[in-house]
Amino acid sequence: MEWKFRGDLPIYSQLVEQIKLGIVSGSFLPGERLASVRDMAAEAGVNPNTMQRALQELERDGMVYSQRTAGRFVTEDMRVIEHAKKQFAEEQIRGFLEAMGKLGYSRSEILTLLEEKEEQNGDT
Amino acid sequence: MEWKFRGDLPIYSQLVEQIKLGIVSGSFLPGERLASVRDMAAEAGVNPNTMQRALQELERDGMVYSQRTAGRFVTEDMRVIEHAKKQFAEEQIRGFLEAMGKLGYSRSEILTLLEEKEEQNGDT
Amino acid sequence: MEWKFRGDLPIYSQLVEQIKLGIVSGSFLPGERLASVRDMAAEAGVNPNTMQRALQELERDGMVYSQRTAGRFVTEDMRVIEHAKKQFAEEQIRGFLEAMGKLGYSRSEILTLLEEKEEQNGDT
Amino acid sequence: MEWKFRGDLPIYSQLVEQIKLGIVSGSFLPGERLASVRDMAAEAGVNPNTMQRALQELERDGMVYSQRTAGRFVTEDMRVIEHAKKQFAEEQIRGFLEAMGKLGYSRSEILTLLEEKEEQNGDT
DNA sequence: GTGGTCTAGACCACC
DNA sequence: GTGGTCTAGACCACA
Repeated sequence: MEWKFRGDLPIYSQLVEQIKLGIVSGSFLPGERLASVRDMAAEAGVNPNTMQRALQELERDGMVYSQRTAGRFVTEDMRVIEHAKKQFAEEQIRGFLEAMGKLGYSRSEILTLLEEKEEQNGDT
Repeated sequence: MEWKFRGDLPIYSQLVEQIKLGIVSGSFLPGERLASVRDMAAEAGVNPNTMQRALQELERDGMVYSQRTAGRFVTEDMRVIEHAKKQFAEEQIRGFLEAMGKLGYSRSEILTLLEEKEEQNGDT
Repeated sequence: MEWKFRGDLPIYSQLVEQIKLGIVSGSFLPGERLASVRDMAAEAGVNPNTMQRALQELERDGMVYSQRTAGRFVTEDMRVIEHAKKQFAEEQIRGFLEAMGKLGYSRSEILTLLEEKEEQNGDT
Repeated sequence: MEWKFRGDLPIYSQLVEQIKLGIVSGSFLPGERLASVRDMAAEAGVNPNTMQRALQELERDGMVYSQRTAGRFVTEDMRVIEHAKKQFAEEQIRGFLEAMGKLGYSRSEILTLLEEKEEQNGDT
């Protein structure tokens, strides 16, 4: 995993975003055990407290859960994961449409451009 | 104009991007006179040399041209502007499709999501 | 290498010209490693930044390429070198014909003079 | 007339060269009266003494002559002018062949290139 | 050590 | 005043 931080947002919330993205995109599998806070903090190059706070946030959202002694695990509840995925998608779409709007493209032009791209690359 | 810089790219090339975006999105109109190098540098909070370098790159690309003593002007050649606009759009589309792909959405699902968004907001 | 500068052209572009000439005339061989920016700057008696700028221009033209930590190398692409060589030759010919024209020599007279010179020195 | 000086040669001899070139190329006609030393010096932006020395040199070469009160005149002796012209031509040819030689062109290749140029532009 | 970037401050020609 | 160039000196990532 690549850890990169921008300067305009608190580190801990960027950690939340990136780990959440890792979960919805399958880098972390449902039920998978996460490394220790200390190790994750070291890997990301942040203070353990910061990582701790990020993981608590994720726990609050139900993305991960901790078992007293065994460690921390990715949720197995696919509804939670799907919901987060939709949130990410919404955000992507919103940002994309806004940027294209700034460039002066209408919604229908955008769809046309995407369908052209479609034909070039085929479907998944 | 909002000047913000990320840490992962040279400032001068971020300046190039942002000014170019300003031109293609109509914040700077074709033929419009830009502020002086020194003023733009001060506004962006960078060294005049750095702004100068960015503007020279833009000049190489034909996005702006300079007149010895009168100042610097946005190109009037709409083909250049249109070309840059298309490049920006391409990049947006590429990034968007890549991100959505990572989230596990197929091309047809993406189109469906966009069309739903469409119905909510109407067309331009 | 002899570094000499005229006052009617920016030093960095004279550096570009001279290094390019060195490459096309074989003083720098294809693939050869150049001295470091700092060393070349010291040898030419210019500021490292000025030499840096010249080398960057040469890089844009594909005459040299840089490897992050290993240094800068002359291109191995003979087509690029040949092209630059032809440009130099064109420029020489243009300037020569123009000067001779100013002196009042017709094209055929010029050829005659060159052929006379030929007979004196033989061919290469 | 454009007066430009390089830093590697005494001004007065550059003046000699440029005026001589003006004569052989017809900018100054045979028998034409030259402006006063003072005026020529002012126009060229040099010290009158420097211009004076240049004109004396030209007088020595027979390119100009002075009449006590009437001023200084370009020679009417076409042999002198022709001789200077040939000297200029020789110098041009020498420099041209040397430069092309450095680029790796043989004498016959040079002639070929010139004849190609010929066909493009026609003869004088 | 290498290339690359950035800042600070100066000077120039042009009008 | 404008753009353009040059110098000096600093810092960074990379390996």
